Amino acid sequence: MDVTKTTYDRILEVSGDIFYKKGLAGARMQEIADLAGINKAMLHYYFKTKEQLFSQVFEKAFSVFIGRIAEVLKSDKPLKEKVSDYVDHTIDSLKQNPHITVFVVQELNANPERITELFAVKGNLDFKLFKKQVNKEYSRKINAEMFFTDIVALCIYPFIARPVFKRLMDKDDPAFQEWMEQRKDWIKKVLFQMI
Amino acid sequence: MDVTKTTYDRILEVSGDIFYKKGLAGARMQEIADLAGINKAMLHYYFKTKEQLFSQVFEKAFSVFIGRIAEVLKSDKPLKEKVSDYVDHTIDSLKQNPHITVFVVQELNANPERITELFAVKGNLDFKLFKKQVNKEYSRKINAEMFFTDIVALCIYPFIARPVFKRLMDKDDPAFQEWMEQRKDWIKKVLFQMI
DNA sequence: GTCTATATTGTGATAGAC
DNA sequence: GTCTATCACAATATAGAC
Repeated sequence: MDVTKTTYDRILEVSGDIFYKKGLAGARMQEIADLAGINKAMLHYYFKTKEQLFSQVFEKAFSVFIGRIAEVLKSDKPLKEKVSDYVDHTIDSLKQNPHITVFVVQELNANPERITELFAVKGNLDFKLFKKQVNKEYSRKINAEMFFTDIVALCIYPFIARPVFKRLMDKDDPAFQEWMEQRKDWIKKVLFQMI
Repeated sequence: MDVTKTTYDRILEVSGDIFYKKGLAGARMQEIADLAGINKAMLHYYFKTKEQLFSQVFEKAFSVFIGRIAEVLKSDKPLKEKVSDYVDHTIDSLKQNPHITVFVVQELNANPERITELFAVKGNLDFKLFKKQVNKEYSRKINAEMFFTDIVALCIYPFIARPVFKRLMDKDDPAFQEWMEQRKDWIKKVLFQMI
């Protein structure tokens, strides 16, 4: 337990660990309190309700998830550079925190209303701009929606199905990490040969 | 409520709907009973515990998920044909039941031990065979592990992030279904240009 | 801010009549 | 097989002393 951090920060940190793995319904306030080195009463002192604590954790996680996408959609770099940045940043970020993928996706399915809420707040997510750029730079040779989906899928899916891949390809954690590092270049090769 | 089916079957059916969306911890026996048109006592009469009911639902879902993969890995068709079959069957199947993706993946992350259990039962999942075939037909031109990951990712990920895509690309349910239908050919094009 | 003790509610599961 | 009533416990949340 890191005593240099405030109790508040420690709660948020360990809450992530718990919620990522168990979701809102599966998480236990007791377990969070234990991990944070406090008791339940203290926990409720900092965060009135479980739902409230969860919201904070979720919004932060969702930002990570959607933040990279927003960057790709917005920036005015040439397409290839954008794609390359997205692949590198996304994989680097998810290597630190693989569970975040399933967490966000699970919560979005259990509670699809949240997405409207969050898009409204985070905003700045405009797919039409990306579409225009693709059509402009590559004169309608490729379908922007499909291409965009490919970019995201190739990067994120391995983290989502990580237990299956680890088992199927007989990789432990360090091997998986290294494999994802190599996958960056593979993904770029796949994507770039399409444009 | 379909009276031609047995109570047992109805329970399994509605349990799927609930568990898929809410997971093991989030599901309520009361809600399942209501949807099945019975009461909680009846539900426990057919399935002693929630965990037991869940296991049945999960194993069935996991079979759908891993079944297609097993086929691809095992069959002795030429690679292109295998891939084409996998894409068509997987997307057809997930169009019927998009929630199953997140469900399986969530449970596998919350409870990774389950995967060993299930691989043991379902067995017949040998990646090495696929690897050999790829190397044989395409003389080591491509990385079998990466290629395999791409196949699965391109098909499954859109269903996993469905709420986000629907929102981002402004598609309602029928539009999403139609879009996934078109995506079959797109995915094959992407994959085939790699080999 | 931190604790112990307790209130309160929700939920899985069972007893037992019909 | 089906129901009503109820148990037993787990988990969120709060009261109130220090």
